Amino acid sequence: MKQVTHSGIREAIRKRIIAGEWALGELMPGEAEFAQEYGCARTTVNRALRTLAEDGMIERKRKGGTRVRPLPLPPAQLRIPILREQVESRGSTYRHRVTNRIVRRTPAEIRERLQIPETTRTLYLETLHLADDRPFAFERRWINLDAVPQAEHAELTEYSANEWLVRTVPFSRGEVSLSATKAGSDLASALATHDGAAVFTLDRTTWLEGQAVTAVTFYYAEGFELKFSI
Amino acid sequence: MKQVTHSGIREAIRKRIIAGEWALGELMPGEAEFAQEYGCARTTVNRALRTLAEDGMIERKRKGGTRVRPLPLPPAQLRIPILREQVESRGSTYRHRVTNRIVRRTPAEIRERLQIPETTRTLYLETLHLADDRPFAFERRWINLDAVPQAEHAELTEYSANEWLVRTVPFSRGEVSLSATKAGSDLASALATHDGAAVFTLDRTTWLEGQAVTAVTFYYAEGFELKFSI
DNA sequence: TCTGTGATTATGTATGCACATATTCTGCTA
DNA sequence: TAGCAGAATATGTGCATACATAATCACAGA
Repeated sequence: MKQVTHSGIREAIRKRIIAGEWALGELMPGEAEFAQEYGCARTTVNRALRTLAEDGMIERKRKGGTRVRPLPLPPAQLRIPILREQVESRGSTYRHRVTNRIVRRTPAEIRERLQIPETTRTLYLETLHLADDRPFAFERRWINLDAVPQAEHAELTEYSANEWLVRTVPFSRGEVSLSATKAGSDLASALATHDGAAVFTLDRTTWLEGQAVTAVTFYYAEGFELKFSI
Repeated sequence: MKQVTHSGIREAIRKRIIAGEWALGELMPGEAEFAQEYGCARTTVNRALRTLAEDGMIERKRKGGTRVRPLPLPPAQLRIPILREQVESRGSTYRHRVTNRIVRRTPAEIRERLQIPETTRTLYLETLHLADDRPFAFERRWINLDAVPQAEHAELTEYSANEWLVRTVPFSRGEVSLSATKAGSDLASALATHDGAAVFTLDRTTWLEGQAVTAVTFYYAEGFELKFSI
C-alpha cells in the first residue's frame, strides 16, 4: 500500500497535508514517528521531508520539529529561456540582427547598476530579435569589458550576444526586474509597432563571482506573454 | 583544505565548473573518483552532485556519467509574493476594497480557462488593492464554487480573496502568464491613471488535485516592477 | 521574578554496505 | 553488416549507525 521509497513517502505526506490533516502552522509528527508508521529508516523519511521543505510546503527546525508552512509560499519556478528558444518553441524561425555596436562612455545609470568606476570600458549593443522576420524583441545591452574582454572582438553573427554570453560566461547569477513600458517613438519603430504601445520589459543585471558582467534590457513586441507553471 | 561535507564538496565542484575545468557538455569524474579525491564516502559526493543537478548546473545519467550542462539553464527562482507582502515590503500600508461581487454567468473565455461546463456556478470578484490608500493593483477573479463552495458566503473584509484562498485552499498549483496591457478607460480609472498607460499584468489559473479553483488577473499600477534574483 | 546554564531532543549529516536501475558496450549470431 | 542478448558500469536508493548542531526546556541560584 504505502511505498517505502523517499518519493513515495513524500507524495503520501504531501497528500495528507493537502487533505488538511495538519492545519497551517501546525506541528507534524517527527521523523522517527513517520519512520515507524511507514516502516522504513529515519534517513528515508528525512529525505522525503527535506524535499517537501525545499518545495516550500513545510518548515523544519532542529529541536523545533516539522510544521506545515503557516502561510504557504506561492512557489513559482520561472526559467526564462533564451530568446532563440522562446521563438523556436512557437514554431517560428529565429534570426537576430545587431543594429548598433560601440565602445563608448557608460551612462551613469548603467555604471551604478554594474557598480563599476567611470574608467571601466563597456561594450554597448543593440540587437533586434526576429521571429519569422518580424520583430520579436529589442535588446539594449552593456557588457563589462573588464570582466569579458574577449567580447570586444567577438563575432556575433551566428550567436547573439545573449547566447554568446551564456556559452562564454556560463552559470552567472544576478537580478531580474519585470515591468511594462509605454513605447516611445524610437522603441516603437524598432519593434514595428505604434507609439504608446504597452511593451513587456525585462531588465537583467548579471554577476559572476562578484564581478559585474552585463546589464541588459529586453523589450518584447506587443502580445508577448511570459508563461510558466507553478 | 577541502570540506568533507556535502555542501563543501558541492561548492568546491561548483567553483571548478565555473572556472572552466570541464567544458560545457564535457564528462566529469564519477562519484567514486570524487569520493577518493575528497576523501569521503560516495554517498556524500552523490548528494553534492545531486544538488548541483537540481540547480541545473550538471546533468546525470545512470551509466552515462555526469557532465556539465551543454547549455546552462537560466535558473530563475521567482516567488510571487501575495499582494499584502508586496505592499508592506515597500514600507507602505496595505488595504483592499472589494468593488464588485456577484454570482453570474461565467464568460466563455473563463469557462475554457477553468475547463468547467456552462452549468458550473462561479463567483466573480473585483478587488482594488491599495498601498497607502493609493491604487496599487486591480484584481478580477472568478472562483469555481464547485471547488470552493464556502467562498460564496466568505467574509472578505479582513483578508482579500487572494489571501483567503491561500489559507483555505493552500498548496494549489497552476499556470501563470505575465504580459503588458494598454489600459482602457475603465481600467485606467480603477487604477487612477491615464488612458493608454502601460499596465503590468499577471494572469493565473489555479488547480488543486485536477479541479479548477480560480482564474485571476492582476493589473498593477504604473511603475510597478516585479523583481527577483536568479 | 529574572537569569543563566546545562540537559534534552528533533533535525542534519557522514559512512559503509547492499542492491536497484538505466544505459552503454561488447561480442556473438545470422 | 545488422541485430540482439547479455555483461559491465555509473548513478540511484535504502538502511543501520554514529555523531553534530541548534533550539528549547527545566531548574538552580540570585
